[in-house]
Amino acid sequence: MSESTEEPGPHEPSLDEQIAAYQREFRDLDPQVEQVVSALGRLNRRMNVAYGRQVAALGISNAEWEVLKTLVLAGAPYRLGPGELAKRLGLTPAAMTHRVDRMAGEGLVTRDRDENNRVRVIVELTDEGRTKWLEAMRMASDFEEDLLQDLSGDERGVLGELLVRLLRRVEHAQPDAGGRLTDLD
Amino acid sequence: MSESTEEPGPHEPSLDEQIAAYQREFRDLDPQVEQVVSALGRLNRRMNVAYGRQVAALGISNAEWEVLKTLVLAGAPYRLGPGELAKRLGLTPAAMTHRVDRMAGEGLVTRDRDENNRVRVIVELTDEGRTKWLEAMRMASDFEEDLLQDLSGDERGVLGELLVRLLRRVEHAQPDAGGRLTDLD
DNA sequence: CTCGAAGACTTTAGCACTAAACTTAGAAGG
DNA sequence: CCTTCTAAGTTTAGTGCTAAAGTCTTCGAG
Repeated sequence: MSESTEEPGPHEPSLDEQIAAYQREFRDLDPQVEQVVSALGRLNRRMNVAYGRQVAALGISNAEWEVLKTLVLAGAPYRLGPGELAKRLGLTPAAMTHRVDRMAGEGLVTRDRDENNRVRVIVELTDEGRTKWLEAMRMASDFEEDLLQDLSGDERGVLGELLVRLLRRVEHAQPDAGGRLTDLD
Repeated sequence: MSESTEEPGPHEPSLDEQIAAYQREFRDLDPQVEQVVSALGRLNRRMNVAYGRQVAALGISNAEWEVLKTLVLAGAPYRLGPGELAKRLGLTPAAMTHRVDRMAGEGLVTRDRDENNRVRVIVELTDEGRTKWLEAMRMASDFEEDLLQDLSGDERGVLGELLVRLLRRVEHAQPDAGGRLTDLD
């Protein structure tokens, strides 16, 4: 199989190759915009893989870690209903029913009926769940520190500020005349 | 339901509230790092929702759009094997078998055995698939332009450059002595 | 007081994914 | 040749998700 006519085998394009390829196929593309957007996408995919590996070492899935984070964010006493959890994580309530089942079985949370309103259910973080969250948080924060290692303090500040401005644009998209960012939620 | 003892109902924390909450629960957190990382995460989630709605208007799913993009990136004649597609999209080959089935049924791609090596399968973009890609690309690029609207040209450049540096760190993570970024792939 | 309606979950059916076993074509060696 | 090995896809079993229907509590109107 050493023929010279053999295909060399395709290779995964680098970011620069990707932008160049899109420009060949689609003339109207602004390379500066594309660089920002493509880098964001790639970065996030890599980071999610990395987070997944880290929390797997603690015996929990990325999905479970998201629930732990959401409960901690709610603040003491670390309680939320399944519906609220589902809304914040972008899932259907049905999916959350099963996720909470699993996590309750693993002792990460408890699930109880609200005595004041028996239609509601309260999902509450256990001490074990809180400990898992803390361990995951330590690993994540070490990883994130590594990720930003090459950036100076000023650069980190600038990056954070620019990202926050993009986020504001996407989170408070108001109905401007011809705006296309009006229907994100 | 107008009792003053009634819970006001929890609300989704803003980015600043989120960082403040994490700092209360985890003293070692660097707020500058957390701002960058959390903004990245939120931004990407919002963007994926937005992309999903846009391509849905064209009658394709986000998953199918990813395949179209990957084939276009490969360049003319827009061919790749299912295994290669799976690798680039971070899926198992099994998942790609079914995805290609669907897309071939919809006329977006063709699937044929390679005559030179009958173990291989060639997935090739159809004209209809290429047209769908172009329509999706136009919508995406309008959206992305809107997203970056508030940033000046210089700011876009700075942002792109900083993101590329993060990406480099995560993509070419080499085995440094105590580095934790060594096992990403 | 009773009925109807709404809200908050749960259940069911179906789809997309992963992991692992299986199939088949080409490559390598005796 | 004929066997074995490897590579590329497909198939199977099981998991987690969505959409839609179902259940149960609470609220409001007659």
